[in-house]
Amino acid sequence: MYGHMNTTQAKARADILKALAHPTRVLILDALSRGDRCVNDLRHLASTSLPTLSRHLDKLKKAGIVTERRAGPKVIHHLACPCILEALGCTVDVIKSVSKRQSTAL
Amino acid sequence: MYGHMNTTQAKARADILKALAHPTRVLILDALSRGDRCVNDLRHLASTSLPTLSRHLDKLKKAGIVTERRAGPKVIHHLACPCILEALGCTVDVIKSVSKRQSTAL
DNA sequence: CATACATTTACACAATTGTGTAAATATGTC
DNA sequence: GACATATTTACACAATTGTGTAAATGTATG
Repeated sequence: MYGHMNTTQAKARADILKALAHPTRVLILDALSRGDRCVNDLRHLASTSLPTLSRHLDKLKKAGIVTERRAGPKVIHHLACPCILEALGCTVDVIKSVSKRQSTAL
Repeated sequence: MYGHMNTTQAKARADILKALAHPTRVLILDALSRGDRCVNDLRHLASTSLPTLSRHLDKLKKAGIVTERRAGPKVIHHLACPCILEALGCTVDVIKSVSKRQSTAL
């Protein structure tokens, strides 16, 4: 189904996954899936400082998952790769699969 | 499209994504997608020691993505959640999306 | 240009993650 | 049980990631 993967490809893919792999960034992506937002709008998403939130957004931007545009003094963030939501949905499948296995285990 | 997510859900999802977010683990999952393997079979996948490889597999097991069974002295690993391959495929979409954007930018 | 608002970056440090070598554990065979 | 093979765990340490406070930067407006 999948051909052999080389080290370079694996690193590139892992870099994308790393960008997703943080609770705050998961929350950010969930929020952005419902509409574009500036940092301040995301302020109450997690109990973190504004600079930290800004750096999380920066990671998502550097990974190419999120893009930004300026609107006056505000910087509006946009989910450039909605396909990311599939990966997020996939994690739910794993969680379900695990709890199913645990309840099946006698 | 997606409802608001709470902190607990976000952490659980991020934990799955963290388990995927390493080049060696991406290579392991790619290999397991083509069939069950013991640690030794995966030895030449990446330039890492056997203990390191074993620990990467352990992470995948703890996340519930991979399961194991014993076959004599060997421990055979199995991709318990093939849906993970969708998440892996999604990373390719991001990479393509980024290079497309870069070539479009004038 | 002084001020206010929005956001990012610098700095210092805590926490987590990844790693190899060596030792320990597990399984089957003689 | 001694031995060979397969795998994991212990230990010590390097590297990366995440964080808040404070300072700096960017943008409009009087």
